[in-house]
Parts: sequence; structure tokens; C-alpha cells
Amino acid sequence: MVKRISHRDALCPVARPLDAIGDWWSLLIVRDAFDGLRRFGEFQKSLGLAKNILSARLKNLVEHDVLKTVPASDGSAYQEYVLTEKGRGLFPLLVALRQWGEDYFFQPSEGHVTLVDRQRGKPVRRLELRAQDGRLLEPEDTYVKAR
Amino acid sequence: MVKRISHRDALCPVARPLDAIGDWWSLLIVRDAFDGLRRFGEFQKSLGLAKNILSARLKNLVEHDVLKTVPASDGSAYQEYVLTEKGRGLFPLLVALRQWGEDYFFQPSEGHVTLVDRQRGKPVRRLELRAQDGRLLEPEDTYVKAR
DNA sequence: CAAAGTGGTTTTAAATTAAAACCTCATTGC
DNA sequence: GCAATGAGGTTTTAATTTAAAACCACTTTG
Repeated sequence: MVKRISHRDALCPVARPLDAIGDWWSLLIVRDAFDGLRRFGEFQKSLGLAKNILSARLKNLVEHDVLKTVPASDGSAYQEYVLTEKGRGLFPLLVALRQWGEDYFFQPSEGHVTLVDRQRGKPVRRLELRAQDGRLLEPEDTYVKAR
Repeated sequence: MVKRISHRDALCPVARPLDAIGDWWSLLIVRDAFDGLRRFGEFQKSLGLAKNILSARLKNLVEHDVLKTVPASDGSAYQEYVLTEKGRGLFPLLVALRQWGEDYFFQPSEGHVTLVDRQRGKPVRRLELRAQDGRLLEPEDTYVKAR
């Protein structure tokens, strides 16, 4: 589970989070959490992964403060997994992944689910990067700056 | 490399892309590609990963049309790896990952690199999800809709 | 209170990742 | 033009991770 990153990457904000969510299942678990799933069994049924793997992933997500465990909301003795504030911070990333998936992984003929605005029921806007003054930024319009 | 996704996930735009970029290294390779790295040796030096793993990852990214190989730009007989249009489509995702990393994986005392707007040299805006009419959307303000 | 369900852990096998050695073709130095 | 070095891998072997299945303790239900 522990992954070493090279010296060059130790200070890169892209590399560090990968310890928390860089594996195949974690983002799907987080997606399910955004969809309201909370119980171990719910995640397992939804994702169809082995229980030991789910257990390890949940543990890792909790250790990284993406999820936290809380007493079950229905009053039973079991616990539930809910997103922390840090976990909720993954929302834009998940939307970005979803939009990329919609753009490039579906034939026009295939249907797929869409993220919609609850109030109007209309698809959300596309994520886009802008400068402080509002200009739309393409990859070439940016660079990473040490400080 | 081939990963099975459960029936429920087969149609989910979040799940499908994970075959292409769901492993630990691929996103770092793509990040480096955005930073202008093109050669096998450049990626290997930057990331410090084994050559066979890099070879497999590059192959997978090329198969998924995230990267493509082109003749070397310096006229030598070697080839280079460059982002496709689909690969460039990962820019918002990478920015989202970066912003999440900046927010939650660094102590205030620690410095880290920042993504800046090339024209002004100022940090870029924060990614945010908006409805068609411009309202800012939190996770609760959205849901996924079949169609 | 017996039976079934929840939420795991342990055991064992398969697949993946990693390190290192090796190899081929390209380029450079002389 | 030939030897030596470098680029870009592949192959081999070992270590680690993932996966499947069995097992288990505690909880809830009938």
C-alpha cells in the first residue's frame, strides 16, 4: 500500500495525493460515497470487489482522512463510512474524470448516465480552467512555478 | 493490465477511464507529458521507475489513445511520445488533482510548486462546477441521471 | 434462542510490479 | 570505418499486491 515516490515528485502536488487515491478502486469508492453509499456491504455489492481488498481500501481512505467512520445512522450497532471535508474536496476531480469519460469512452450510440443540476435537471457545465481575470486557459497557457 | 469492472460500472463514465489511467504511474506520465517531456529516457529519469514498467505504461497509454508515438523532433531515428487530443483532455483532471493536493497534502510551512497563468504569472483560478445558468454547484446540488 | 446477516480477517493462489541483467540498433568519437 | 557508448527497450527472476474463498465474531431477526 505504501508507495515510494521519487525525490523529484515529493514536492509535487500531483504526486502526493496518489498515495491516497492512486489505485484502481479508491476513486470508485469515493464516487459511491458521493452517491450516498455508506455501508461496507453497500460498497461491496456496488463494486463487486473482494472483501479483503475493500477493507484495505477503506482503511487507507480513512487513514488519509478522505473517509471517516461514524455510528450507523439507523441506530444499529454497525458503523458507516462518510466523506470528510477533504474527501468532499475530490468532487471536482471526480467530475473531471466523469467528463473525460463521457467525452472519450462512449460511442455516440451508447447511452450513459449524466451528471445534472438537481434544481433544473439539466446537465452541468463543463469544467474549465480560467485565469484570475477570467481568461480560459489551455495547457499551453500555463506552467508550474516554484516559489 | 486488463481490469474487470462490474456490470454496474460498465456504463459509468467514471469507471471506464480507469483502464487507461487508473494506475499509480499513468497520471504522472501524463503530467510529465504536459510539462513537455517526450522521450522514454526523460520519463524514466523523471519518475525513477523501472524500464519495463514504464514500457508497459506507455504501451497502455498509446493503446488507449492518450499518447501517440511520433518521429523524434530532433531528426534522430528515435521516437517520442506526445499527448493526443484525448490525452490533452486530461488537463482539467490533472488540475483538479493538483489543486486537491495543494489543499490537503502540504503544511502551510511547506512550499510547493503552483500552476500559474503564463501571461500574468499569477496562480490560476480554482476549478469549480457550475450549472448551465452559472450557479455554483456543490455535490449535493447534483445527481446522476440515466437517459 | 436459533438462524441468518453484517463486517470483517486469514489463508492460499494468481497476477502484477519491481530490479537487474541482457540485448539490439543508433549515434558518437577517433 | 570501427569501437565504444547511449537510447530504448525485452527477458528473467524475485518480491509484493491482488484476488478468491474459507472462516469467524458479533448483531439483528424470526
